[in-house]
Amino acid sequence: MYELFLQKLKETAGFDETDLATIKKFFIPKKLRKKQYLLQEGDVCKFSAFVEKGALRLYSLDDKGGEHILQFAMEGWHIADLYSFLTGETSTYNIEAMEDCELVLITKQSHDELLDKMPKYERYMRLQITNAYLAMQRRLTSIISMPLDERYANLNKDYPHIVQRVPQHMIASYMGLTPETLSRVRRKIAEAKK
Amino acid sequence: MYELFLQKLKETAGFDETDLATIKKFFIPKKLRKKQYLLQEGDVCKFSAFVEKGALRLYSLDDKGGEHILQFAMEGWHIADLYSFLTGETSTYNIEAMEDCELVLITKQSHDELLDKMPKYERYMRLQITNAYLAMQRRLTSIISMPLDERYANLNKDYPHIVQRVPQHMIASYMGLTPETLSRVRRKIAEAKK
DNA sequence: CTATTTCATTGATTTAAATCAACAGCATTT
DNA sequence: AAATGCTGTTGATTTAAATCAATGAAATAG
Repeated sequence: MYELFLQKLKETAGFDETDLATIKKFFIPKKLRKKQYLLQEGDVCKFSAFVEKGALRLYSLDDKGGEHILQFAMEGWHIADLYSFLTGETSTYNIEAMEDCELVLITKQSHDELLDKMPKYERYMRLQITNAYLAMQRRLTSIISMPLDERYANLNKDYPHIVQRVPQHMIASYMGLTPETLSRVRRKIAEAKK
Repeated sequence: MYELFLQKLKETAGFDETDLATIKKFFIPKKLRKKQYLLQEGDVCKFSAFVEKGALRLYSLDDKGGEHILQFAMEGWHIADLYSFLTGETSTYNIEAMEDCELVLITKQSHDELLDKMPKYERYMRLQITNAYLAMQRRLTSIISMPLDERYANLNKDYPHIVQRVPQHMIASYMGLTPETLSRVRRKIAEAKK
């Protein structure tokens, strides 16, 4: 239930067996069925989750009930409403399992304790957030500066596993488009290729 | 020339006078005149900069020569093409002084050395990147889920000093809009208010 | 196995934003 | 003071995407 996470700690921040034994105590295993929520709008985000298995999405709802997907998380990724998690303010997001999931959770209190007592954990977290930042920056760049077809092509190049695994209307939502528009973009690309 | 940076290190990560004396050696003061570049497309981003004074922008150019502003940086902020800085790959961005600037720079080598030798520096960096991540997430959320007028209103709320200090066509670029469209959005908001 | 959601595509129409073009106000330079 | 460049606005037109509506295919539940 912890394999992937422990392996990643080893690879990314040089955790040894003693470190792993220590850190394991702070994480809580949790299973989630498809369509269950890890977080609902209006609640405080009490946990940060590492995905051992499955896939989730973080999204907000607009006044008309439209979904806007801000993030996907698959195996090996962390997911939380980081702002709510860190500040304790209520969240405006939802986190929902798109498939049956196995997660390991940590509370804010444990997280803070580890940051203080375990420099390797702080290093791991710094590297994680840096990668998340760089990934989001790429996404933002493509949104403000590239035509739609290129944006979709890039998404396919950077995250083929996501595009394959997730329904298209969710990809559309992630790109800030309607499903119809994405469908037409795909048709255009397919035609151009031939 | 280092005042603001040192003060921020103290406040954010608990640096004491000894720490400050140590860290000062690693940073290089640098002045930049308006319109000078800290980084040009095709070069490697050799420095990460802290802004003591002035204002800069990080932007990319599309095939038609259109500018797309990914980030502003004013006093108290860091700026770099982080990806290029960390990986050593050539950058696709430009960083230009919008006003005369005073910066303090650090090289990748010094940055790595500090991360290894000075836990407080790593803490400071983790907190900085976390804040940058949260800010970008807010921006991305507003892009994919809010109508234009709300997006502009939010920008005004979150960063009034930027909106006031920077020419409107650059705000438009930052929002991914043409200057004409932003002008019309502003007119609409002004009319609605009355 | 059948019923029912969920999902993707396509067409017609409306709406929003980009583009093209002109102009006026400032600031800076010389 | 004349000239130049930068800036923001407005109008007319084109273009891109959203919306509205219908359909068919695939997946899932009963």
